[in-house]
Amino acid sequence: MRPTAKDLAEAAGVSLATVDRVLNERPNVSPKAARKVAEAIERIGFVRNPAAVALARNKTYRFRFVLPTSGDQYLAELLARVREAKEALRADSTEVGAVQIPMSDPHHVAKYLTAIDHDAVDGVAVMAPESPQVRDALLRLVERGVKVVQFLSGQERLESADYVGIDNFAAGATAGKIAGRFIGARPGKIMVVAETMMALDSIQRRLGFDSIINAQFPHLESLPSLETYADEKRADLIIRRTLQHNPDTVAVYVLSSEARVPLTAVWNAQGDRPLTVIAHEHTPFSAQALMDERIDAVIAQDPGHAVRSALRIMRARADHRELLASQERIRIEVLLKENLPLRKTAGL
Amino acid sequence: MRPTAKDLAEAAGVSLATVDRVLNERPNVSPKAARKVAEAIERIGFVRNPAAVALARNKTYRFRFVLPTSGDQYLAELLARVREAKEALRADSTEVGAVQIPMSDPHHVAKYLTAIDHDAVDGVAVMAPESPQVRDALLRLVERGVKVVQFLSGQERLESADYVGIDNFAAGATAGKIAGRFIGARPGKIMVVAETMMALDSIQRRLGFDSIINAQFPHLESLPSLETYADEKRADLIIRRTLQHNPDTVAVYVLSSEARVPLTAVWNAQGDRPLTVIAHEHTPFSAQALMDERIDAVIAQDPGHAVRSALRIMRARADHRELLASQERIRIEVLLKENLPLRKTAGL
DNA sequence: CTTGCATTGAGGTGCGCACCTCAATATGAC
DNA sequence: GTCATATTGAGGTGCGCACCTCAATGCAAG
Repeated sequence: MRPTAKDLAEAAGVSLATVDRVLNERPNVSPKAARKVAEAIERIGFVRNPAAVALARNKTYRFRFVLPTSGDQYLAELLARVREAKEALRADSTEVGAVQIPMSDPHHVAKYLTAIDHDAVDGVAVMAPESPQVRDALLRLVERGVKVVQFLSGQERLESADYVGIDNFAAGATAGKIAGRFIGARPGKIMVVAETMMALDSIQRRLGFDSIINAQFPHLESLPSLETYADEKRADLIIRRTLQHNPDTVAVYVLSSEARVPLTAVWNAQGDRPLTVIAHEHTPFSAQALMDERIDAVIAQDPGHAVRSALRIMRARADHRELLASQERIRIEVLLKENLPLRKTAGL
Repeated sequence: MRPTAKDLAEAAGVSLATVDRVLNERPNVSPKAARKVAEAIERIGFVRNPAAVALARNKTYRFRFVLPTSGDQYLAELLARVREAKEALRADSTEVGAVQIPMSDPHHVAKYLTAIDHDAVDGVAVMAPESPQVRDALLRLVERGVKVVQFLSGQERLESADYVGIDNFAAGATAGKIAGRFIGARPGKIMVVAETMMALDSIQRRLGFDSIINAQFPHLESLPSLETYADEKRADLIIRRTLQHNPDTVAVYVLSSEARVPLTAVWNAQGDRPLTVIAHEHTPFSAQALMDERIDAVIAQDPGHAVRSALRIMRARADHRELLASQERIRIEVLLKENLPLRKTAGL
């Protein structure tokens, strides 16, 4: 039989009360007693029964995702995955919520984060652009005991928070490698489009992309980044103009997670010139375009995995538990028409 | 507060005992009572507290991985991930074991599976080649109430068991697409190497690979499969001969999960001819070769994910629970030098 | 009507732990 | 030595459920 706390007390030569004090880090424990218990834990291989702990604590965990209001299909996908997790975790006394707030004004974001009550929320996963205000607000949240996850966002990594998401430099490099090798020997220019280059992740992807193109594909030249500001008209205009000015364009790389607007503009202005197209994120749009062979490859990070990982991390932190690092690493996926995961509605 | 079984009994207008009978599918419940409880569950949103269930049942789950004895680095990686999961699940009253048995004789495998005691093991994840004997043994296991997972193996899928692993046709197709596009316009031949073509997964990968090469890259020709039988000398010989006979070879595709032997042979015989190289599975060997740019791309399925998924599935089946299908789908990963996950030894 | 069986309810026990109180003892400062 | 404080032990309660027993009721066949 698996040893219980009672067995542990016996093995350590102390009372159950002292074992409880040690296990739950309560005050008034002598170093000697603590040592005796720690030694006995090792010796008899005691492991707390998480089910019993959960039942006895009878605590409800409350985690919240803070996401942007704007956004197109990828954000919708993310919200769907949050809802899915919310449903799945209902049984585990875990309340999962999501709020969307405008990210344009850092002060507003910071204000929202600051208003979060430490004993109304156990953990927050924040997807917000880098800014000193947000950064400070996150640090203060951590100090108040709220577990913070920097979620899929190009923020400078905080020491005291966890990060869930990919390495955007590597993602850009991967896009660069795929682009370079798919284009082949044909020399020419690569059009790079982003919603905005104000975001740290866009910058990192661009740097990664250029590092590969410059080092390994000298016959290719990546053009200055075009910024659409998520505006269809503007996208149409600048993309059309860029294609006109650069008739030797051989590829398009869309940095942002929403590729619908820029790529629609590209296809409108493309004429019959063959283009290798690389985009980010698996959305209904990008999936369909892969199937239609209008996008050649998609660099993606699985939003479902990201959501679950953020929740696992917040839960583990709340319980002062360790977690399996390898499970929490978000992979940089390369999606082609051939390995596109089909979304099934039916069960397993 | 979250409703408990007591609340449910009240809402349904029955006793706790009847609620218990319904929830645990015990006999002697009238259809009327069952209906009343089911209705009340919906109405008050009752969800069983899994922690309380686990504690009250106080059951230990025993799951076993049945793996081949032979195998090189990928198998070692798989075993390491099983050990990791074993350690992680120790807290959850779940005993994870792994056994390695020779897979060459189907009768022996079947005999081993048949000998598995239904009340010594709750679930088995089997990685074994397709054979009628094994197939029958698995079916009998299912009938005896043991949950069965067909694990990373090219078996015909059983209706009554779960499958964990990738679609090997799609994996081959992905390899074909990457190969074709990486090679570019240069016409030539592709050498295809496998440990054996007796395995269903090798056949499926080959079919997927050829389907893409034939349809989309008519200037390329994939050569008949070479079988190494995991024999270094034999591999060296047949690969050297094939390269001599086909000086216009432009690429190598290694179908099997162990690429070390065939690729070492290729590199010995390659001379200075440039080859695009595609292999399967992320191993220390393939990772190093990617870094050294001696392999261009690796098609992989994450063994850690596969192990965890198999365990989640067996656990859910044992509890008659539903599970999140999207989490259990194993992705066909495309690994390049640029998006290679670095294995960190430190925690998160 | 009686017999037999199916159904239901009441109640108890235990799973392993967290959390609490109160009394008893140890340890230190003075 | 005395006092204050730190440490320890004993014991109880409850978390939500599974599983068990036993008595009570219902219902149908004969």
